[in-house]
Amino acid sequence: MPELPEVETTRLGIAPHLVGRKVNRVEVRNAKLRWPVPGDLSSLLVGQKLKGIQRRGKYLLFDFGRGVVLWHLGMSGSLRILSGSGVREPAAIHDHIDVVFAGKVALRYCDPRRFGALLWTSDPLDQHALLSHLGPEPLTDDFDGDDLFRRSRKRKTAIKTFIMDSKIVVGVGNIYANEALFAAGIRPGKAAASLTRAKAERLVTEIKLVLQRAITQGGTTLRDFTGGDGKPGYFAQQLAVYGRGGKPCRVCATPLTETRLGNRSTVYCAQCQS
DNA sequence: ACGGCCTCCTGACGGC
DNA sequence: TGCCGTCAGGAGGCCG
Repeated sequence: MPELPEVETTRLGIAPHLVGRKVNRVEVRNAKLRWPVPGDLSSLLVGQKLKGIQRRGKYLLFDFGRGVVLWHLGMSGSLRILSGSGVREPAAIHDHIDVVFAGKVALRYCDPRRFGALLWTSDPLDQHALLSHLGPEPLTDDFDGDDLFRRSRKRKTAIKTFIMDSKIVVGVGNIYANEALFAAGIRPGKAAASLTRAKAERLVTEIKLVLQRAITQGGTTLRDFTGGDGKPGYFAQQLAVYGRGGKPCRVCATPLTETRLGNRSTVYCAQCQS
């Protein structure tokens, strides 16, 4: 489900309800996620105060001082707030984890496909195996055209696959890769190494723009994404190419081409992108 | 080091 | 109605 804008929307939606509160109770109904949920999660968290929630790529980082919960939503995961009497709402079939805080507030995790993960670490985050190799955050100055241009030299892989590689830049998933390439006028299948410096600059600009716009709109809701407060995202109606194969290009009306790249659905305009 | 492919899992949908 | 194949917003891991 979530790419960077949806994860960021989730973070912004849940943090005000949770930060500063102590954990009262943890309920893990199904520990079988991508990796097993730590068996001692309850003893690690109960009584601890949540100091803040940060994000690195698509990982949410819950800072409890003595350690950090790394929470990844995978393909179909979502987090939402239960409050007041809602804390007693019965868990649905795919509601695998509740973290119940003081003050009648709970965080509930739903993940039908269970590709998500919840891990605990008390080591420095930049040394964690899942985080240490990650590329720059796309919305910071660490990610710029010069960086993308240099790193794409001699890379034969398709530019779309390249920008979806978390070692190159984090947070760009299939929706926003398609959208950014359309906005930059670049065909998804072009070799990364064939980008000119100017096109690399343009692509970086468009990646930043599309992600920022999507965050402003509360993310993209395709089926059931909500931002932690139950509200859907409104970016889906602004998608130019993703999910629009065969439909007319919004710029030139040419029917959009749909193909597969790296086994991921890929849509582009043969007229506008070269 | 790189590129391509597989895998984990459930659910929705289209075709027969 | 049901069965089967395909596809879905991720990304680590393996193989050549």
